[in-house]
Amino acid sequence: MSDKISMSVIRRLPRYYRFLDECARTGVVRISSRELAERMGLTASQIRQDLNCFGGFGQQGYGYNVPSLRDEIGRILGLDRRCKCILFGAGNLGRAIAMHMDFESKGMTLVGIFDSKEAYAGQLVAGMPIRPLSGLEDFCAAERPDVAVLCVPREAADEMADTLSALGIKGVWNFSHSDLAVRHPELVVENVHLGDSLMTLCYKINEMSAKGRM
Amino acid sequence: MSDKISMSVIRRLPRYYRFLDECARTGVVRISSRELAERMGLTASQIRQDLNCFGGFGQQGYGYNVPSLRDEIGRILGLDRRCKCILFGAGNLGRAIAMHMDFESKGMTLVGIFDSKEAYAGQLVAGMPIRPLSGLEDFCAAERPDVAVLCVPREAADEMADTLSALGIKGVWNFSHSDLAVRHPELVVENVHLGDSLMTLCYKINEMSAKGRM
DNA sequence: GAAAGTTTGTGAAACTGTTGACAAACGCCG
DNA sequence: CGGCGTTTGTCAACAGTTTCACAAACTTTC
Repeated sequence: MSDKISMSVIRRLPRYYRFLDECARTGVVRISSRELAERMGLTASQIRQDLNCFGGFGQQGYGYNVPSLRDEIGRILGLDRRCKCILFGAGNLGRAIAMHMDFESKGMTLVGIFDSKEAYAGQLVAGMPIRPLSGLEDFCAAERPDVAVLCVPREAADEMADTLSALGIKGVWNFSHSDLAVRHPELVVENVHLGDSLMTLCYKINEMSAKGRM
Repeated sequence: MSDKISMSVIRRLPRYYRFLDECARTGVVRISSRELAERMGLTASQIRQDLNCFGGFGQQGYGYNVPSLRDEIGRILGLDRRCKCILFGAGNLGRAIAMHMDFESKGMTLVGIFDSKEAYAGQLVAGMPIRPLSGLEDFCAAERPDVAVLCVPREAADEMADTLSALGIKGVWNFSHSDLAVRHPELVVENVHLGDSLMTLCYKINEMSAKGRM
């Protein structure tokens, strides 16, 4: 059990969680690090090392209990606490995320959707009315959200970040092309740069083709 | 200049590219690794190290030429080649990606949208008709797409992977919850697990709050 | 209930990635 | 056109991550 957990370990936890949840659903109650490793394409060593950062959840000669390990990882990630989110930007992406993403199973609750476009105001998305930005301050005073989901253009995101921290927002799930973390060290930022991911795929494809030609 | 480039380097390239493109747009023609580092929240050393994997693009006493460095990185990523994509799943997320994502600027061209739901067939998304799966084989024979974007449920993704490689697909941009890479080593897979990203944010928020209480 | 077979937890070794330091090369100014 | 200041490319040191190896602890079987 270590005191300082590295981000590389944390980033693997959601995948373990997903996998164990899937196993638990299909009735598996027991799994060894070796089997888990095989099925996830990792080494058994790494899994044991990762889990041991948080304590000994396994038992020698037996392995790990699937549902209880899943729940432990869920607790480590904080999925059992509730954290309130508000979403900005009710364009295609914002709507898709509001409707598609299961916030509840990830420790979050979506409590409001905002868009600067007045024409959207009142439209229902995921059973929630789109609100105009004019109501943001009062809303935050009443609901005290912790996290903002940013599905807005870069310029809007840059402007918004100051407002958000002033309103008590602690974290941002950032889909905008802005690199918020550099100018806002006070915010916890998790970036999702889909464009970067697509460019990386482009590289991998071309690299593979290049190998094929050699 | 090295022979084997690591993924950590590759994953930073799209961000350099975005940043340099932004600079170029605002008329900046010259930048030093020190300034780039400051503005991107990295070390100058890392930037120089990264770029030197591919060759000496800079000049001592001067720095880097912004547009030409951007173009070099674009070439390394393969953004100048065209790679054909087909998208599966015209639900909220699939539509958002089809409409929202600028494939062209990332070395890709979206050439077709498919959905198993017959009722969708013919609807226009991003100026393209949604096609039924029955037409997939003929379509691939004619268009020869390289990459599939998977915005379908896990079960559908699992089933689909075999079909796809049989039809000549080399890479997958995977938004489904399936971990395709393990069972399909012949495919180049780039995963986007939004749920994992949200869980990671949940952890960071809770960790920060915990620190605050100490 | 003891022996055989598993499997964890863990410290150390090997590997990978990042940062620091500096010589060599170049731009800029007088 | 020569000297000064700047900045790269690069090698070496450092830090972090992953893998290996094995004793200790448990389960299972007979």
